[in-house]
Amino acid sequence: MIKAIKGVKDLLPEESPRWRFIEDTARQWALRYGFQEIRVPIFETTTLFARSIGATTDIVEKEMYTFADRDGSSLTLRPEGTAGTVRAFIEHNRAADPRPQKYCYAGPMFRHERPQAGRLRQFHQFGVESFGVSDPRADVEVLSLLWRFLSDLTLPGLTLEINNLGYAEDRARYKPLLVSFLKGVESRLCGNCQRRIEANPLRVLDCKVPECRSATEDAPRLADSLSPAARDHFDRVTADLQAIGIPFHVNPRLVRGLDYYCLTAFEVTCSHLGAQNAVGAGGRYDGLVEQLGGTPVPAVGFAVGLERIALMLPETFIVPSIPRVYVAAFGTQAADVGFALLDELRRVGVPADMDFRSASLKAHLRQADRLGALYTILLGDDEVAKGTATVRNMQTKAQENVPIQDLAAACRDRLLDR
RNA sequence: GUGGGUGUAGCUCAGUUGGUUAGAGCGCCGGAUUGUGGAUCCGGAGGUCGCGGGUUCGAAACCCGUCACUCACCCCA
Repeated sequence: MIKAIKGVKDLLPEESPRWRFIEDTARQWALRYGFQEIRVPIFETTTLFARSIGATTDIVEKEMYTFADRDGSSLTLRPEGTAGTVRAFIEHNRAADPRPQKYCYAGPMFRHERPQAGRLRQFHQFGVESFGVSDPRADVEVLSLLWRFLSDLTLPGLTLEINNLGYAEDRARYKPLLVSFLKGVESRLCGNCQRRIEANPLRVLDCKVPECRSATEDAPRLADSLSPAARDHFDRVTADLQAIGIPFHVNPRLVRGLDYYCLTAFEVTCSHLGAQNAVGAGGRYDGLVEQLGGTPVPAVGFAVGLERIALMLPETFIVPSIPRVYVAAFGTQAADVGFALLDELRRVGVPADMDFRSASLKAHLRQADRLGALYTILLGDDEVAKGTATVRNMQTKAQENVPIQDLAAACRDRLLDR
């Protein structure tokens, strides 16, 4: 048996209404905020991701699905959505458009990791990117959209954490201070963090190991190295969040894994989600457009993991789309008449179905019941001879004879009445 | 890449210190009702016990290997 490859999942018809609900809700909220959908390719040239995400990040170093095209050029399945969106923004010179460039997207992303709860090799994200506005209200707008959307889904146990990463120069000033401190306490750090001192010192502050926490208790704080402009930006973000009533915690240890973030960084976590508890995250990335060859354009955005949302979503709203009329045609002539009737029903807009395997009326009715049909049209050779069929209401069991030529219109009218 | 757990019917799972023909519930098909669904009763179909070796008179069970799934580390959405 050929099986799906590791870390990918089939979404069976029973679950797809949940997903449609999540995606529709996300898109509605984004449109309400003035974001418009952009669809970009799921594969790009490898250097795009290496240059945007950061060449030394785990994603780029060991998690990308990279392969050679026929001409030998290196392509990569996108591990996240921002890089492709920024590339499209630059390529189509969207910076020249005076209107706000606010985009949203949804689709599959690919990372070669060991799968576990809430983490797959092909997973799905919904995200937004807001280009061109350095005003802190753009950060707050994005945060607000994220928070309102997740709250609308009534996901339990959500927490929003934010931090100020400052500008690249601020971090460049801070890093040596931190590194020299960490070297002083190196023996108290876990093995991972000892390696992080060189590779990604900021990440040490976000380590979950308690010993690392206490060892870094007195570490120099990034906040103390921030420029006045960076502080002012963050102060206005937090003030505006408070003004519109969005709850948040400032977490000075919060560090994002991607290199391009600056100033505002944030993460929404959920308490009932296992080890992978980040539902969504994002931040400001003012340098990225320029870094990828565009003119300097400030930007801010977020992405949420749809699998993780689906894991948390209460199962209350399920609205499966089911056929409303079942055609139970049995007998030699009636089978042909019924098949034509089925087609006519569909043409006039009536959701209709029939199981061609069923031969007896009993078997047809059983299928009608299973499919949740509101009405079943009973059509045997006797009915065909008389030119009428029996319409059975599956809830009340009331039956009525209707001329076959009037059936499609009659069914349409009945369904519209409801 | 590292570690733990689990692989038995379509699904959820039993299966005793190794012992006859591998079971249950749900689901499925049929009958009771020769043209009327759900409920009930009766009957039936459905299994390479993940795969490959080994031990044994005898293996679903024990041993070795392997694969898959899963949870966790790492990292991240």
